[in-house]
Amino acid sequence: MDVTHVTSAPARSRIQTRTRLLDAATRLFADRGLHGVTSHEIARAAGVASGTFYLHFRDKTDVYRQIVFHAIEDLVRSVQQAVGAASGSVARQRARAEAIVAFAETNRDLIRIIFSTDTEAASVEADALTSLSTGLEARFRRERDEGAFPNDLDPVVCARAHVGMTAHLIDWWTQDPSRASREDVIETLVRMQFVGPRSPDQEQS
Amino acid sequence: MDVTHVTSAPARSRIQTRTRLLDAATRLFADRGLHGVTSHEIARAAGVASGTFYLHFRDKTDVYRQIVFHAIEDLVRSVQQAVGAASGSVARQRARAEAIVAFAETNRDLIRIIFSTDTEAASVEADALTSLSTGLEARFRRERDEGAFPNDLDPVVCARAHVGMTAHLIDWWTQDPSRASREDVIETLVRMQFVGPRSPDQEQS
Amino acid sequence: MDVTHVTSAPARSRIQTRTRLLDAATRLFADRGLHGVTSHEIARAAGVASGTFYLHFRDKTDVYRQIVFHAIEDLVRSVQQAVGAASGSVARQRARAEAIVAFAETNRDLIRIIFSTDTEAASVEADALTSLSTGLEARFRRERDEGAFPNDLDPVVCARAHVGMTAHLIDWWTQDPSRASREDVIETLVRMQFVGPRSPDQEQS
Amino acid sequence: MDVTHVTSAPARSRIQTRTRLLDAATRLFADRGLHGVTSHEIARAAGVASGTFYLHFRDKTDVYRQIVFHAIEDLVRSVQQAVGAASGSVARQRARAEAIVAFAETNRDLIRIIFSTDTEAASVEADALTSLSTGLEARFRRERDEGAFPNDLDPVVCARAHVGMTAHLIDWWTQDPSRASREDVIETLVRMQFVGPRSPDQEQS
DNA sequence: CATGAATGAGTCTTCATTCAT
DNA sequence: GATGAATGAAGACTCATTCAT
Repeated sequence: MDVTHVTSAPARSRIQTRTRLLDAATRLFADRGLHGVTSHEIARAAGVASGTFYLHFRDKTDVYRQIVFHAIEDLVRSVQQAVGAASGSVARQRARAEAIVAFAETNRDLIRIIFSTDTEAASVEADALTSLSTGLEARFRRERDEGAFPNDLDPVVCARAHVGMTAHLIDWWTQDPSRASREDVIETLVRMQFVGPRSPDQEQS
Repeated sequence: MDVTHVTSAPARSRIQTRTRLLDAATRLFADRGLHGVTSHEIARAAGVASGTFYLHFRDKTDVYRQIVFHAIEDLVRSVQQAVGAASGSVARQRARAEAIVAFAETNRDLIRIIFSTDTEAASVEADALTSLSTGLEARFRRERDEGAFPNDLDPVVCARAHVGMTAHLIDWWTQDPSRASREDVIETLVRMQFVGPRSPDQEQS
Repeated sequence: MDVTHVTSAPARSRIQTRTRLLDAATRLFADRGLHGVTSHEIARAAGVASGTFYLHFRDKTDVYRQIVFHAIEDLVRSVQQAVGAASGSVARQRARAEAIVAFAETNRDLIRIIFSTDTEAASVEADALTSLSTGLEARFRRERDEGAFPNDLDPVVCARAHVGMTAHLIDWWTQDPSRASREDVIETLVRMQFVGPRSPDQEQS
Repeated sequence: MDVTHVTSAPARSRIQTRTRLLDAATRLFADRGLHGVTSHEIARAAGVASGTFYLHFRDKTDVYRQIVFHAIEDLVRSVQQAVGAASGSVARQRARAEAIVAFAETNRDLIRIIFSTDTEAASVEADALTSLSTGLEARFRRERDEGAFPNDLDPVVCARAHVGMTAHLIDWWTQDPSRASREDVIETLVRMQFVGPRSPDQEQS
């Protein structure tokens, strides 16, 4: 009488149901954010009953958190693989940018979820950006030891700045990829750098 | 209509009430975001009845929008004044960073509201970051014409990247200023730059 | 700063203000009914402050009641004058119908207020129709004594039926006078009658 | 999807809840009109939680509309059955009146809801009286063709007049059946007719 | 495991009415 | 008398979550 199911769910395995819920949630969160989506909507979009949602997740924030953490793991792994295959500082820098952009292209929904800082989802996402930031910080320290990073700058602060830049740029571009070519995005990511103590003015004069 | 007073007594009280509401809203939004705050709470915090809120604002989003736009105006004005008083590209760059940091120090609440990208407040804040981005873009074009900016980079993309960096760094620092010294923040803002076509690697080798 | 007045009210007499309020209320009630109108709207439409309303009327129902009673008095007076000037039962019957229709034409707003039975305004309007009904009942008794009305019918019930018919027909017609010609309305009012004990069927066979 | 039961247990309970809500709403609307009743009250009277109301109806007007349409259907059906069983114009006229009165006796609440013209419920009830009026109009046309109805009267106007009369009389009587005997009500409904071009005066003189 | 009807606390918003100026 | 800002009690409606089947 009330056919709300996208697909009926007669004998689906627990894990399948869970996956369907995660997929539906990802799509919806990307479009409308944590608050803009109700648990009913997620269940309906996944083709299961409202109650089923709570058989798989503690609450709405729980799915959200899981999606975010999962996405970050994927992103980090992609980047690491790309970077590992490159040799030379410049090549690695470019490989990193390429990997991020490629990830954004294949996972628009995840990108939007990871990088849109919903205040109330902040408890979740602050962690997201923080974890990315922590990894970056380690890299900056390493580079500084190798002389490839200005040693009078604070790696923690620089990591935050860099993560903020990347997050916002990728988010902005993902919302509408026609805003800029993927090459321009990559080039910008690569070329924004922390310059040494000698100011560019002096160099250029 | 009322010759003796430029502003009548009720009108004065109206403005006072409005101000109290704006102040209370600013404080609350900064702490808990658009969704985390109810119109009742704002009214209570302002010391007025719930209904009074709707005498001054159409709805919650209305106050939010007004606060954001006002804050951005203030921030832009502060930065422009600071930059206007400086001469030389490097000095201006530093003045700019100083002004932003100083603004963040005096207006913690506003900073948090401007720079936290709440998904549903996006319609409001997208504009916020967009408007800042547009101004920055113009500057990059100007600098490019003067040879102070790489001419193979897209000013639009760079502006987005730069705004994202600044917003996130300032937001992160404002949340807990003990996380880094103000000097480190300024120095990072100044030293993160778009390097020329010659990569730093090549320069340093 | 907030020019809500249709006209400013510097030195208007008490009675003028009251009249403006009544006029505004009549117009608004006719359009949107007792519930569809707020006391603020009435005040604004009358060009006075919200508080002023309560200087002239106890509450919203009070104005409503006064308008209704006033209107009924007017209507009854009009009809009586018209009837008084006619001689002969048929002529009086027609004069009555003419007067009602004429009143509806000149006082659309009042008609709609008098004859639309808002359930919550029922306490007020039940009285309205009751008072009209009482007058009609007296007439029917008189006519019965003169042999012009079936003496096996209850004047009370007939009065109710007749008032209901008139009210609904006039209300319906007033809402859109193009629905029927005024002559058809009058003719119908005149020709709907309580027939004698001999049924029309018998007469016509 | 569920082979063993035609209606599953939850579906059965859903219908029960819906019925309870409709019953409660009918009772309350009859007493206090659309505006006089809150959705909370309906829910409480039905013995369910406030939110449950919105699981079954879009809003308050929705229940109201459903009740009205349902009631009209019932009324029309009752009258048609009664009329169908009678032969002869007079007998049918009387059967009609009897059926209406009988319906009013068994469905006091429905009668009050159908026939009380709440201004804001007008959108709903205008339709109600209009639909009744349309049916009556068809009958008048038929009678006119058979010579049983004055051919110089407009069936549309007469239908409105007749519906108004019936509605108001039945409503008035239903509110307090001791106001008149059912026989008097029926007799009045039967005897109020549209007389031919020859005026009664002339006939009686 | 899944279902989906039911729950009820929580929010927004309106508006009749008051009262200090 | 008039003003209009303020009041606060309602009321409509939503939605995360539970639980009997």
